[in-house]
Amino acid sequence: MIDLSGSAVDVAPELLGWTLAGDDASGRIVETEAYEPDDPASHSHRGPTARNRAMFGPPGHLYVYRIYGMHWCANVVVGPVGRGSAVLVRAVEPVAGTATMYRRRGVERLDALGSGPGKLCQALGITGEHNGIDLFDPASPVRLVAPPEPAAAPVVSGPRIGISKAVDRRWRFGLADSPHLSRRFPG
DNA sequence: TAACCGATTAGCT
DNA sequence: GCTAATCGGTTAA
Repeated sequence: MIDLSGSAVDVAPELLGWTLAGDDASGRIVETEAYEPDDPASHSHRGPTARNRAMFGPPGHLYVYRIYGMHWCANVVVGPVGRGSAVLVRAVEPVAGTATMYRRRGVERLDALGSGPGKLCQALGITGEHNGIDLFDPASPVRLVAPPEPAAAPVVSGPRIGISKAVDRRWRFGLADSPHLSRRFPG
């Protein structure tokens, strides 16, 4: 069982291979990013606000926020309650309910279903109404499921995407061989 | 109360 | 590679 009480930087690579499951579609996590409270790029950096309050809640819960006025992004809250650490799920590989994912996304390419934080939320039907839910409660509409075995695939890391602060921290992690990454890893 | 701007995506050059 | 779309939370005054 994964230890969600660790730091986001430690947990982010460990979440690779886990399944993010909605009620009618699910995907295997192939890319994540870590966000810490002492991190200028993190929403939790300036303390709790109306938007980020889920980040300061219990680990294993979902933090969903709207970005650029049109997309949703999903995070797994980690660390001790009140710390403000979270792992952004940046890409998933479709596992089940692909027909539903194609319909929600309105695209025809398999690798366009979950290859980005906004894309995977749309494909899995994750929205702001799911903010704060328990990802380990079987009754939740969005859940986190452990892989049968630890991922054997090689993990790569690199700078996080789309941020303007703390750009030097290599807190983006991904399964090197996955065709479902949001972008290629440099190097 | 107003202005700013982003953990993005899609479409076009 | 470049930029429009789009809007509420956050910040500054």
